[in-house]
Amino acid sequence: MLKSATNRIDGQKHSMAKRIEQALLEEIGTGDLGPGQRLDETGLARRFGASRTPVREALSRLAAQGILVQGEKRGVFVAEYSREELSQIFEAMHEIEAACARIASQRLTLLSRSEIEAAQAACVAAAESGDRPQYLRANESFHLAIYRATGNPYIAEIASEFRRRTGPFRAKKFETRDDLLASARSHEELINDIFSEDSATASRSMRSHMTASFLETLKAN
Amino acid sequence: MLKSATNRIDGQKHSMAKRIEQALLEEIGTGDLGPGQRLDETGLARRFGASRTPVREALSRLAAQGILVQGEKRGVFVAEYSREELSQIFEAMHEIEAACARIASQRLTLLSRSEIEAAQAACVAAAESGDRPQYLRANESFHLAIYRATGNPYIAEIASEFRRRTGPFRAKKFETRDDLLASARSHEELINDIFSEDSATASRSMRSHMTASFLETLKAN
DNA sequence: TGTCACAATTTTGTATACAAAAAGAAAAGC
DNA sequence: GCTTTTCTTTTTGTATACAAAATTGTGACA
Repeated sequence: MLKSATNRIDGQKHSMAKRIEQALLEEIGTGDLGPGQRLDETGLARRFGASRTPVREALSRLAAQGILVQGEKRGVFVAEYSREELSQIFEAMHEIEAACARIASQRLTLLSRSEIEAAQAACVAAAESGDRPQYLRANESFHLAIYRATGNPYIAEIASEFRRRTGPFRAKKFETRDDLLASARSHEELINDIFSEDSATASRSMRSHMTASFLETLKAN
Repeated sequence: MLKSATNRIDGQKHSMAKRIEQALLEEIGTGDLGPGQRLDETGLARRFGASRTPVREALSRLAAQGILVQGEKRGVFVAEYSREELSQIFEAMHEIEAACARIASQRLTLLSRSEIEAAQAACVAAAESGDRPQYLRANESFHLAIYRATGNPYIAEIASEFRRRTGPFRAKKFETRDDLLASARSHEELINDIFSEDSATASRSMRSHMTASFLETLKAN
């Protein structure tokens, strides 16, 4: 086994630990790793061709962000939430997202407008071709673009964190091509309301978007 | 050196890594470890009588929470923010804390009322005796009690996280006994407005509390 | 004096080893 | 049959070793 600190045999720029963290995040985001699934250190180490040390670091960091939970029984698990907990998480997201929409609408620049539009275009394209993984990524970019438009990386980070945490649950509601198209369409309204630069409208619109998203998520879980 | 997984020679219930994390959090919260200060793995390992492994885990988790930053230059540092960044962080806190106050005022129970009152009593006591470290803890408890009163652990966690991040900066504004007394007094208004169970008033009151806190923090840094 | 090269040192990331704890399985008792 | 007890296996937490990278120090040379 290589002992190189930064194993670059496959052209990655990050350390092994960061790469594992990213890879797990991706798999959790797409729902490949579902809620409640157990992650065993040795298995992951073997899978990534690394030792337990970097795996451990990745798991520990993901647990610190609430994406994984450890220690309830034995092992580390993808966080699994009851309906009650899910409802609380969405309430929290509700608040953050509404704040993001409000602030974004107040600080909108030409750049952030075009970023949001570009992300939305990608959403529509992915939805029309029915490419689920691509849509998931595009949808993520769309919301990230709104967060970034606040000009406040700290709020943006919190919002992203909640998005990552709820990823595996939200992922389940995107099954058919129509699900993707419906989601993409619901973005349009939101965009209009944020671009209106009326912060109250923007905030209200995001709240209604989030409520709808929550209800669909509940149905799918 | 002992190889025991859970070194309990000094009657601690947690693993070494968690203990180190807690200890560092405490030192950062009180300002003993100031912003920008470097934390070297080997040194900490020696200090805690452990190896680099658990130190590394603690640092990594604290970094994942944004309390430490790593990799800018060499080493891990207590996060240090410019005025611009501090202002953005406080803007984010502003939103979260206002949401907390609003929700708390809507869901107030007898239990959470009494928890808030008890914490405030401890604040007043510590302020009057001019016990700075004790006041810092009591103040923390006071705000945590408000967060808990939302009944939503996820919002509460985000709010706590911001509180921890800004801890070393806010700590600097508590120097004299009068600082402590002034802070304790400002809690009274806030309590009244939250206990009024009018959510708009509660939210507005928290915003003004946060604005004041921000201005004082800026002055002290 | 400044700057470039290169050697010495420190710091990081990872691998591996191992002991304690926990979980699971098998055996003994009632 | 159902508990309890003891033995085995797995899993965790930590220590230690080591190589690659980064930093610092040092001296040659212009």
